[in-house]
Amino acid sequence: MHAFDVLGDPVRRRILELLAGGERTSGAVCDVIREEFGISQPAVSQHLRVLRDSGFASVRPQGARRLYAVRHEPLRDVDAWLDPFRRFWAPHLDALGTELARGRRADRLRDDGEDDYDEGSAT
Amino acid sequence: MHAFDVLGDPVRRRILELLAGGERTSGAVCDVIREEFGISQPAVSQHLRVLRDSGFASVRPQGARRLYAVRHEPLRDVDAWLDPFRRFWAPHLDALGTELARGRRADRLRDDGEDDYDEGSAT
DNA sequence: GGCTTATATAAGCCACTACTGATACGGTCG
DNA sequence: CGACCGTATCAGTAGTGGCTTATATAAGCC
Repeated sequence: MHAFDVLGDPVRRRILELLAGGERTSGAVCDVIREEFGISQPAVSQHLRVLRDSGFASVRPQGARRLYAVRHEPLRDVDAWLDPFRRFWAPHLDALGTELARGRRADRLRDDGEDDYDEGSAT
Repeated sequence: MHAFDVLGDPVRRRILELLAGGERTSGAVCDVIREEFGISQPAVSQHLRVLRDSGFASVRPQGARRLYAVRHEPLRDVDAWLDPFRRFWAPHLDALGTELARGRRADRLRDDGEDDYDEGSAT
């Protein structure tokens, strides 16, 4: 399942948000999700499985419980996919921070018009 | 349709990548997509419609053709959603660029409220 | 050991989404 | 005007994903 498909589900996004706050047990996640979305425990468990399988979450047993945590790699992939678009809304940032982190790829960018990008060569 | 659902489809992601290179006509997009994915013209048109409806693309008629272009707002929403996770892989950046941008953005919002995307303050 | 808790899996159902072929509709050109 | 291009829409269909209920497995506790 592609990263964007995984994030396509609101329950999974919410779970990731929860995990962003730190490790949580399956049960703890389940409580919140059941409350907010009104779905069953197996449903949550299935979402956790998807997150595991797609690399968005890691698990660590603690007695009978399972501690889930965020894994950043797939999220970074998503972030990377956004990169070519980011210049549309943050040209100055491009020159400042993001640019720094990713290596400059945007020499050809003009920053005198955010709306005005280069006409694709028609080939 | 939620932004992440829109991006969940590989064809739509590809179309956005194409449009990131500059405006293209429906036909031009169609040619590439048909070649790469082997789907029909109506299928591409339907994807373009989804992109339109969800705000990811804008259209501009030019004679009998339709010129499509990327609209950045929904992509920025996605970017914003990623923010709380970004610290996992770019802590220094957080302090340097992204954080700065968020701060400034929030600042501008407070200042002249030009934007209306979810600031995340709701929790 | 036997009951309870914590979590995962299995099977079946339903809704949704993306596709195709057919068709409509406006613009262009001879 | 009429034929044709470029694009969008419609109707129908197949596949997929997420949900539920029922059940399995493992750990904790008396």
